[in-house]
Amino acid sequence: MNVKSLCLGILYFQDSTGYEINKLSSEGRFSHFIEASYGSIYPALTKLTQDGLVSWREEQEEGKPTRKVYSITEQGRSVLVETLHGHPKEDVFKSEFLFICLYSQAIEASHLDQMLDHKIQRLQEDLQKLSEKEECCDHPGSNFAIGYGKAINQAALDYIIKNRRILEKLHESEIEHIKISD
Amino acid sequence: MNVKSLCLGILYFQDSTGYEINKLSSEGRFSHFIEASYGSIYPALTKLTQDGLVSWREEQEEGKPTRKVYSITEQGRSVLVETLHGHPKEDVFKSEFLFICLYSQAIEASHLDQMLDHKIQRLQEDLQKLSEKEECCDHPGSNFAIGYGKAINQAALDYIIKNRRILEKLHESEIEHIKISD
DNA sequence: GTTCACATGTAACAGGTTACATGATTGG
DNA sequence: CCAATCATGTAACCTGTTACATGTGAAC
Repeated sequence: MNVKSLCLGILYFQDSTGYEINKLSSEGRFSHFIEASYGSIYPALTKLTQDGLVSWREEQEEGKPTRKVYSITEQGRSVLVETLHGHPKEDVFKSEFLFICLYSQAIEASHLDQMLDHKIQRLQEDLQKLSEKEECCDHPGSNFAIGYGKAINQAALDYIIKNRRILEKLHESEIEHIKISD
Repeated sequence: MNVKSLCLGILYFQDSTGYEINKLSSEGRFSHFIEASYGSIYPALTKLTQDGLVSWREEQEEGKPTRKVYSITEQGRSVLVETLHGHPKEDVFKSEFLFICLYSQAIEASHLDQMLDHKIQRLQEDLQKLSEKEECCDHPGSNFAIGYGKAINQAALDYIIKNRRILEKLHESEIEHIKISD
């Protein structure tokens, strides 16, 4: 998923500025499975304009800077729909968290504990945010995606709570061992 | 998570060649939350050698090409352990699949159906592979990571099976609509 | 008067991937 | 003899991030 398709996808739903596209991708209903930053969004919009897939107009609201509001063109819509009909790339899941878990034996118990607590908290926050998004949106596609996000986050949360002892137990036995050798 | 840390992490467990590191990261117990390709692994190993974090020896088995077997050095171990004690970056989840789901209304019903079937199949395969890895490995950290992978994949699978109608229903109503207007 | 939210944009850099180049040995 | 597996490595490319540069108006 490249940034150009993301822009097209957001503009498919509503006219937006680059600034708003960034917000939607980092906080909105796209945020749990996609990301983009200004440095890629603005050049993408320029390119899409050149290719005739989007157009823009200037808008001036008093008390606010001039904004460039982008709209998707008919051509843009058909390009997006075409893209949508291709094979989706495999989902990407990268987790430094799990990488660190592999080495739980090499990490200080307090640090491991802190990391697990932090991860649990983060998952709870994410679940909370997803629930909020769910409430204010009755678009089926979005609700499916939000529900999916909730499902996997909930599963991760439950799993960690249930199984953190797998990692922590190692340290208990180490502590016992130290006690014995003392 | 950069490729250098990944190499260090794999070598922490066992001496390996670049070729084997690739296999472990794309098929082994690291594969469900990390990825790297030759083009990044070999340069990373060169750099790590320069920095004294790994060393290598040549090994010749008859009937096989000469291989460069890398080992982690003491310095490499402490650098890795230090890295492990930092704050892990947020997990990354990118899903072209969910992106496409947002636009289910704009997609042909047969294509959507096929995509969902394919995704279900893929999740089942991944779960199968994770179970196989689980059986041949009794390292707690790895089992925790594998269990985590299974938990979220299972949740995703269950969710799609239960909720695919959210997306597909749209098409049913469209079909009805067409019938009526016919 | 300073911080926050709005707003646009670029340039240097980082971090990777893909494709290429090369070559041995085994098994069907 | 051809495909697959083992094995190493480079170069061109792509894609995106970070940091920078700039500016307005509102709220505190």
